[in-house]
Amino acid sequence: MTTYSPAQAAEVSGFSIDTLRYYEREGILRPIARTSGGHRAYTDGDLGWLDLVHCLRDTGMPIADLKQYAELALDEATLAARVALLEDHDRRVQESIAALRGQQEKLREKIAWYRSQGV
Amino acid sequence: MTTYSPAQAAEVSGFSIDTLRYYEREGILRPIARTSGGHRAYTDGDLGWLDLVHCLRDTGMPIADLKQYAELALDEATLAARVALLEDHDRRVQESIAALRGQQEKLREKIAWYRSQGV
DNA sequence: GAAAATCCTGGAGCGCGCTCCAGGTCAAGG
DNA sequence: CCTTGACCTGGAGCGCGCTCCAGGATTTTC
Repeated sequence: MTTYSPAQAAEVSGFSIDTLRYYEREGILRPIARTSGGHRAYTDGDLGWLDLVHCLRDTGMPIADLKQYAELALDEATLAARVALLEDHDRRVQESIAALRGQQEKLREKIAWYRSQGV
Repeated sequence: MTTYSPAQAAEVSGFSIDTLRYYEREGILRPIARTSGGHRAYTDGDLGWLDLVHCLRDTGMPIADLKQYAELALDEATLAARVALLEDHDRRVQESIAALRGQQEKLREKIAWYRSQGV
């Protein structure tokens, strides 16, 4: 089984080593396996999970929510509930995109107005 | 000339009274006119500016940038430069919308994958 | 003209999400 | 071996953007 050093995990996941440790402390990552000497050894499974975490963070999910989601993921039987949460999140993302576009539209109107004032 | 009390300005602008004071301290608002007793009296012009500020904040412009923009706006002769900055910002907004959509797409793929695993 | 509501200032505090540090342990190359 | 670099832990610190507070002045309402 392939494993990854902290530096490699950081490289692949796009999170800093400090952030990876922080996420583990916070319970967003389950405890990472260790070498005999106590160094972390990330698995492909960990990296897959981190990929989802990245996606959720980038779409604005707060750390606290991510933590709850991660706790839910400890129990295999909660798959349906987790999917439902992801779908809720997807709806919020959809809304925030819409809001952003609305504000962008407003911004463009303002720019157009300034332009009409003779730029 | 109509003026507005801090509470009214907050109501209309959608910022809290504390935030309005904070923006003024930071130089994002030019010094607001005062009544004889020292209370602030916001003008329609102030509210118009606040509307643009709201738009810029909602589209992710940092306070520091807003401050620079506001300083530029003190000089009437910089209209063209300001419009250029707004257009730069518009491009960044466009990019962030695209990024958000990309991540949303990825999220949806993950949801679809979970679904295929039997939910 | 008194009571209640609103506002003033300066500065401290806070929630979020990391990021950095000290002081030490572990691992890989020569 | 021994050096060099990566990693460990616990905890402090930070940047952002507000938000709240104390102690006091002003305005509004009745």
